[in-house]
Amino acid sequence: MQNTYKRSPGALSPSQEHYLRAIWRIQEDKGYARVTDIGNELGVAKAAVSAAVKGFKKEGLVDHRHYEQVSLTSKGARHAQEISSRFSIMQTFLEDVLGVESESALLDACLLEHYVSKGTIDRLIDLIRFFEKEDRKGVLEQFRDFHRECETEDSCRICNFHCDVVLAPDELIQPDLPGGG
Amino acid sequence: MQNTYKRSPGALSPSQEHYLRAIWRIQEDKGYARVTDIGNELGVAKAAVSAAVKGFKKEGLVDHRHYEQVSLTSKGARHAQEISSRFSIMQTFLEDVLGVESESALLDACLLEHYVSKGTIDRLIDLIRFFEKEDRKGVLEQFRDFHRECETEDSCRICNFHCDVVLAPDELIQPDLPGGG
DNA sequence: AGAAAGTGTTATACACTCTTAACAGAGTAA
DNA sequence: TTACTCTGTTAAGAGTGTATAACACTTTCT
Repeated sequence: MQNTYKRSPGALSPSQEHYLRAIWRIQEDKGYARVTDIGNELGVAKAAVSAAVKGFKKEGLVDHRHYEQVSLTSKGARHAQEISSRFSIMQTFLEDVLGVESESALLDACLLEHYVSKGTIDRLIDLIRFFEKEDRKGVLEQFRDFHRECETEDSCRICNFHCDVVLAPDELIQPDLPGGG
Repeated sequence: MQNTYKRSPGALSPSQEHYLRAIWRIQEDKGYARVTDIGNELGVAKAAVSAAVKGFKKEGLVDHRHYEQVSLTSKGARHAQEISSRFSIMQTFLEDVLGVESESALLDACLLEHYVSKGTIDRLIDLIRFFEKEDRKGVLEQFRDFHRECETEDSCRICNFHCDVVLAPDELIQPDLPGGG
């Protein structure tokens, strides 16, 4: 029933989205990006950046001449902007609605951003806005209390249906397998 | 600042998680899984399954002898169970809280399940439970109304801060690039 | 100009996941 | 037993994304 993920042809890969977002961010900072900047930002080797940029150029997402700086075309910029806002919506949702701690929210958003559909993003925005309204702040407060309550219960009485399975030993979340071959 | 995702050594890859979840599901149905069943379930060739199973065997996640059926070890079953519940929590959240249409929720959950951290899952469970409580049903109803309202507005007055960017032309979501080479 | 340092590219290799095609084992029907 | 069919494995190769190392270009310093 649930098939393995197959990106629609022409869509950007998660890796490519990261590159574009990095270029966008650097460009915002200093007007243009260099291969080294991008590599540092993402923690990958220059060679990898070089290869990625080559692909982007072919797709018309960046302007780039050999040994020179990289800059987004308007098409590239539109993509980058879209990716960036998907990211920041995810981050805002995690932090402001769910109450996930800031650093975790950032990391999670960075992983999740690539896989959220338009429809879901749409609804996440609404949920953020919904809770942002003055008369709803109380509800969000209630949720925070609810969460704390649930968290401090040893037996997790409130939500034990799922907790049995999910909040089980840590080993389940960070499996103790030796490196994958 | 945000680095490319690097799976912690020994953690399962999204692909592996899909295999384990498939085996789990098939095993639940008929007691054991065969390579062909798994391939059909995930829409991949038998050869790919065979290779994956080999890896799982090496890690002690499945029992399997040449040309025979595959079954999860207790360690494999624990992993599979954890993955399955992560999946179903994601799905429940998307469908029951956000109100994403059932089929989309399933697809999204299938992609997102691999990247949600324990802490976030924890909070998603709480949010689901929170809205499940009788005295909170009204709030969820309000959210549904809020969403519909927002959706039908041409100018998206309520949430125009993000909508400018995110609910822009479809091209941004399904880029019109020629196939990636 | 010449040397040194910094930046970008290419070549090569590896890991992972998948495909197709050919082959091997097991079960079944004649 | 033989032949057919189903199931599983192996081999070879493609695509993506990465790394390291060597090389090319550019800039800066003297």
